[in-house]
Amino acid sequence: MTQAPSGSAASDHGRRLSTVDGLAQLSFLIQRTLERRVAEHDLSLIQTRLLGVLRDRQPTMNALARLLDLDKSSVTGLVDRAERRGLVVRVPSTQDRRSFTVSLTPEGRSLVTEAAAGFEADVAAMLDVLPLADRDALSALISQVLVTHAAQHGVDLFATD
Amino acid sequence: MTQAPSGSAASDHGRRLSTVDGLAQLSFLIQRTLERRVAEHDLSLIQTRLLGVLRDRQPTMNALARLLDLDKSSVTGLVDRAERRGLVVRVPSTQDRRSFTVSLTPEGRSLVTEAAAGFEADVAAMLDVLPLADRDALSALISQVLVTHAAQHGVDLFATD
DNA sequence: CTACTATAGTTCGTGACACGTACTAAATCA
DNA sequence: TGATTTAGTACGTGTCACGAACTATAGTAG
Repeated sequence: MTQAPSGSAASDHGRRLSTVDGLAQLSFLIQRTLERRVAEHDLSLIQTRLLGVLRDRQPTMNALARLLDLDKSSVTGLVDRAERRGLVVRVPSTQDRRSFTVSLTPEGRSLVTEAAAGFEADVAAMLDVLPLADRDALSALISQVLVTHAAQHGVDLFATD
Repeated sequence: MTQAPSGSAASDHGRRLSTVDGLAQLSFLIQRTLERRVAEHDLSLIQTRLLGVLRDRQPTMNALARLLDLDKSSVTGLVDRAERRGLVVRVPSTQDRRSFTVSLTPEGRSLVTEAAAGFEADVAAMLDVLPLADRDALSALISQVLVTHAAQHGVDLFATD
């Protein structure tokens, strides 16, 4: 299963992977697809995650660290590099003089929007092999897994702080 | 969609993600799950991929670079560090005096086996929310996507060199 | 067979990235 | 008010990925 990225299973058309193997392989495939797509815009995966998070919120550095599950000092570096590229700005917080909120610049926003569109097209192409009904079924199953996992882990889905 | 890791959608039970969003979120969740699990064994994702590839083959360094889609010099570093930890060994090739094959040590093999078992349990737990029939359906759909993608990209699934 | 070209793997330099520690200024608590 | 906690940064360190340069080896062409 952790050999998944190298294509070690599914040797026959119609041959079925174990569910865990399949999920692992699919996740590596999706990640790789995303990685390649965003690399065209000189973005790494973590930078992409940063820009993605900032699409609909302006968190403090501290909140960013929590959202991205990174150490504070790592976020400093990440935001520094994005700021250097003109993709984000730090705005002094109105609530705490020690604190900054982080926002996308128009350039950052258009960059992530463009990359996202490309990635969506990539994945949609991958799913073209499935009939519409199967795509819907896949979507429903995945949503169920994700929703349950989020609920079990107390994820606050709309935190903006 | 690239904000997926932060849990930006699926605000209601029963609410459905778009397929692309769901896939992206699921892939990040699986990756994160794997990353955490292997970190318990002081392994990074890329080291895990290396050990995973070596479970059933002994490639040359060059072949490793191709399998892992990395630059030659990156593979040198990766194998150096794994060798330093006693997880792999370089064996002079019998076919080319410039070349080495790379093999797992018993320690490396047991480490990756243990990590894999943990990860499988993690994912299986995640899928417990689905009835058995739905798990089978998910597995079938994923397999179809993967098999088709592999076929379209000329993946040689069992290369050993 | 010889000269030329290509290649395996390594070294080196560089930048990105993640962590932990230490620090200062600001905020909070007792 | 003094003590404690916290936001964010600087710094050191290790991992990781890339590209350029290099040497010894292999392959090719004449």
